[in-house]
Amino acid sequence: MNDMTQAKYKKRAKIFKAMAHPSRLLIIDELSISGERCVCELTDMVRTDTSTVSCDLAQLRDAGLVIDERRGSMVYYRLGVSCILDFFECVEAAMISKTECKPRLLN
Amino acid sequence: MNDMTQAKYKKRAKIFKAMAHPSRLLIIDELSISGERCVCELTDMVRTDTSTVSCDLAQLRDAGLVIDERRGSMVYYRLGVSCILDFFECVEAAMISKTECKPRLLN
DNA sequence: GGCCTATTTGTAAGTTTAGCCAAATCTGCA
DNA sequence: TGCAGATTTGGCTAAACTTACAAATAGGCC
Repeated sequence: MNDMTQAKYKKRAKIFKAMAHPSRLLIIDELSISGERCVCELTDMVRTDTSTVSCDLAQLRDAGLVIDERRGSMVYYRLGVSCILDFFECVEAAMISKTECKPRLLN
Repeated sequence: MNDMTQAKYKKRAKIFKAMAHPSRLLIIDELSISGERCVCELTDMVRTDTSTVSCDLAQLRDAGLVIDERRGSMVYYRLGVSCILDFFECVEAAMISKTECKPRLLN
């Protein structure tokens, strides 16, 4: 694995690491449904400290997954990558089919 | 966020956590290209300890992303979810378009 | 300017993960 | 059975992540 390849995978890993947390996945889901939300709205939803949500959003932003926009005193976030939900659906479908297949193996 | 929702997001997070590492992303890429590989082949590729690769593969397996099959003394791994690569391409495309858009914002 | 609200950043403690080595399993073969 | 190669598991230390509190920053309003 050369340096360029290494850098490529590190960048990808950053994206996945950003998504690898229940709270941040909830945020992604919510943004995909409602279009955009401010930090305070997301804080109510995740039920944790504002600063924690802010950090989670910063992590998603650094990974390029969400876009922030300040309007007045509030900062609104929205999804930057549209394909996230398709991927969720695909993975979930694969997991369902996997669990459905398991009993067959017992025959 | 109720318990059922919490469980759903924890499960999703496990999948992303499994992918959130350069070595494991390289493994996924390699399996998507070559179809299947044994642990020793992947060890040569990742350039790390066999036990580390074995742990990485176990993590991918627990997340439902790869399938293992023992043939003789060797264990072969292959992808269990087909949509991973589509997702990579989509995310990468989004990141490229994002960086291309940035100069426009400077006008 | 001064105050209030919304958000971000810094810090610190607790938890989790990565990486490597050694030991244990498992398979094929003599 | 006993040996050799392939893979997995357990244990350990260093690094990274999570989380909440406190402090700092930014915008709106008087």
